[in-house]
Amino acid sequence: MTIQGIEDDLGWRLGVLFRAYLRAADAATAGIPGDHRGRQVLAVAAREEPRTQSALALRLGIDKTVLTYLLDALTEAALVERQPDPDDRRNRRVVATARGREFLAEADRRMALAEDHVLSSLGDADRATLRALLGRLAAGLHAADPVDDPCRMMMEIGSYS
Amino acid sequence: MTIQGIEDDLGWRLGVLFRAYLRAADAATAGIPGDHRGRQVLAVAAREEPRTQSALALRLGIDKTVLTYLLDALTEAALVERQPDPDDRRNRRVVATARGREFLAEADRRMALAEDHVLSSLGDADRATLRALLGRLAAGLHAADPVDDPCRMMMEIGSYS
DNA sequence: TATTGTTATACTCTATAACTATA
DNA sequence: TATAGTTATAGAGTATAACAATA
Repeated sequence: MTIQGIEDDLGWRLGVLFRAYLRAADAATAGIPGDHRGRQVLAVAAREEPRTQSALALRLGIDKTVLTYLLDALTEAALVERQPDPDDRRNRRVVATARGREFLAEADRRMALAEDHVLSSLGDADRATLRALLGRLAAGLHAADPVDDPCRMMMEIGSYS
Repeated sequence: MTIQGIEDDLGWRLGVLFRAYLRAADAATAGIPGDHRGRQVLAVAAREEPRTQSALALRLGIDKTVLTYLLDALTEAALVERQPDPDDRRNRRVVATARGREFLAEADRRMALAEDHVLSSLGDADRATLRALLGRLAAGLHAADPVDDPCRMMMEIGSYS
């Protein structure tokens, strides 16, 4: 049996990749309020027009209170607007402004370069494979997310000696 | 052109996966000081016996000051020891105790279950493919990490309008 | 003077709960 | 009463810098 180093650890690999992605993404989105998360909010606002902020937050996997701050900053920069919902005035619909869509297009262009940088170890075919596998995983996990309970998952395993 | 949703975004996929992994990993390592990061420290201590704490921190991609706290907790639980280096008394060699190795074996068993849970959307072949691709990516990124400068990478791209 | 590791401090991020306005 | 969103507060996590010991 081979003595395995930490680089064989799935968590280590994910951590290295995720940190590198965050750094590249934040560099690529510098100038957009909220950096990479601001861009994600902008992208959902522009492409999906969620009916409520809660729906937007759930979609991105962030807290609704965090979203408030991000939206404040994006609104101040005139990249998105909070529009009242005539059907239910408790709701705010988040829509991207024309300026927001321009920023998003530019951000997408820069993000493509950032992703190229992060994935530079892989050829085109492997990149496509990785994206597909990550897509399947994320889709399954995100669907299970709200009900997901790792404590229950681990309940019958027992404790450390 | 298809309107793409946020689930097509690489960052969103990575974020969903990484958050799910962290939750599962922390549940699997509950009882080990520092949770999933404590286990990583323990794993490196047991399998690589790094010569200095700085080397250990660099290997895990965490700050040396954070490592101090993690080692304090792991030491108090008698899972690792800080041994003075006779060759250079500034250094501390971190080694796992027998008890630490027992905890690590148990943690590995539970981590395998946690990973099964996170990867449950994929079959065995796809899991192996994913692990291999992540391994290549992380190896490349970790090697480049110390010198990596995303600001320089983005320098010639320009700014938002 | 440079380096290892520790400590202290401050800053960011996140989570919790309280509050408003609508329903 | 219940929900959408906001605000305020506290907690955890992280980074910065100052410090002690050794080289």
